[in-house]
Amino acid sequence: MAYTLGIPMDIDKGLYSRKQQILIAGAKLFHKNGFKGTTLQSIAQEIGIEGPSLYNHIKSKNEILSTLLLTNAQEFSDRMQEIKSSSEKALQKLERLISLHIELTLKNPDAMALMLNEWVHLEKADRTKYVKLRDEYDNDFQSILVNSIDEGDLVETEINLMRFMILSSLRSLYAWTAKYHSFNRIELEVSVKSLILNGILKNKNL
Amino acid sequence: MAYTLGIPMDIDKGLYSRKQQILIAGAKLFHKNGFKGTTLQSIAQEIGIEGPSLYNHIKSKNEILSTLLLTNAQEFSDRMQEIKSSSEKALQKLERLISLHIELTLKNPDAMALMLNEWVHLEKADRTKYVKLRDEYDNDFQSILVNSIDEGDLVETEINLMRFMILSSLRSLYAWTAKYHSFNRIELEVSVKSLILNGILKNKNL
DNA sequence: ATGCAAAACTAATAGTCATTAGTTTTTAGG
DNA sequence: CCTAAAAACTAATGACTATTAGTTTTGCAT
Repeated sequence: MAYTLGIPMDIDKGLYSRKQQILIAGAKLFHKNGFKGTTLQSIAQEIGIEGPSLYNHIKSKNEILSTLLLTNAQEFSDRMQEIKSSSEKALQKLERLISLHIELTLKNPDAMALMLNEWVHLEKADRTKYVKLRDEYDNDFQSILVNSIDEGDLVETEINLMRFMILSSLRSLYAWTAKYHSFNRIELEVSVKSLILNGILKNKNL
Repeated sequence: MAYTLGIPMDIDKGLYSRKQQILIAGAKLFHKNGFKGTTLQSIAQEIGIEGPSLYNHIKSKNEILSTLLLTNAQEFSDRMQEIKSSSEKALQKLERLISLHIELTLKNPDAMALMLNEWVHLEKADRTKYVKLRDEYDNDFQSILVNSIDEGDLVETEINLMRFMILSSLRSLYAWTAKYHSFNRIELEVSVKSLILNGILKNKNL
């Protein structure tokens, strides 16, 4: 069974389930207008039904946001575990993490946009869960950077700043892909890795 | 006369004017809860008055956001003009731009956060103005990168991606400074410039 | 002191939604 | 076909909140 956004897709008909349509429309509109700036009526309209009809498929407006954010945060977390536990050099793990961000960004740009800001509108329990997943991810990311420094591959800069700048770039990529969809994934990976690893200077002063 | 957020400060008393207090509180709460997630009552409470009393100082809730965003966008624009018209090498201009972002981020982290997302809640005329300032800034930024490539100082990557990744990092710095305020401006400038210019690899393959 | 303008307060108003209730239509299996 | 469940619709409800109206308080200039 194929999954997207944590919801099964009805393969036989090649169609998205109603619930999935709601999640896709919700992600699009939350991204465009913000969670609080989006009405259920507008989400319903996007998929051709009336506002209250949504309640045949969802429990609340908040559930839409929560599903989008937690599903994706969980996927980042799961993939991080997989990468962490591999036996590669830390530098290779870092490259795989960059690829991961690009992969998920291309698959789901709207949800990536939400992950930056709209989590503040989650209800307490969900927000706690989300922030925990994110903090753990960031910690794991940083550990990999530290290992790579110890292995002699990365420069010794203030480690929090290094992590912060890398993740900021990667987490903003959704805005890039929205404008320049001509790029294919491989090209993008090569360019992004080079910019992060080598910087932009042509002649390094060694 | 000293200005902050475009509003004069009453130097004699060493106090912020009521309007300035409102802007500062608004920036803080818009950052924390989003524009739509912030009530006028909560802004008023932050400075110790009742919600409707705000209207002795402002025209509308939207005016608060608009002032914050346009004042800061204008400052970026003005400072860009100054840097553009200097006679330095493009690479030096780029370094000055990095310093500019750091300076304004440290001065006004909440407003920087708003500039990323909350502009979608501006009313049409203001939104148009804001987006124009921002697009012009981005274009100018990119021109400087192009010049620097032409001058042989920067690598030839996809130029839009290069600009995009640099600006993403710089525009997210507000989140860094909120957590690690121990860093002083100079240290931060040195580290950020090095990460952008040289990347994170220790041994470059030339 | 005193009076006026600025600034604050309390009490309405009015619009906007999320959500619920109650009903009708659609759909799929027998 | 027929029927029961799923899914849609229309019409409330009830909270919330920006903004306005009208009144009182504050603080400064004379």
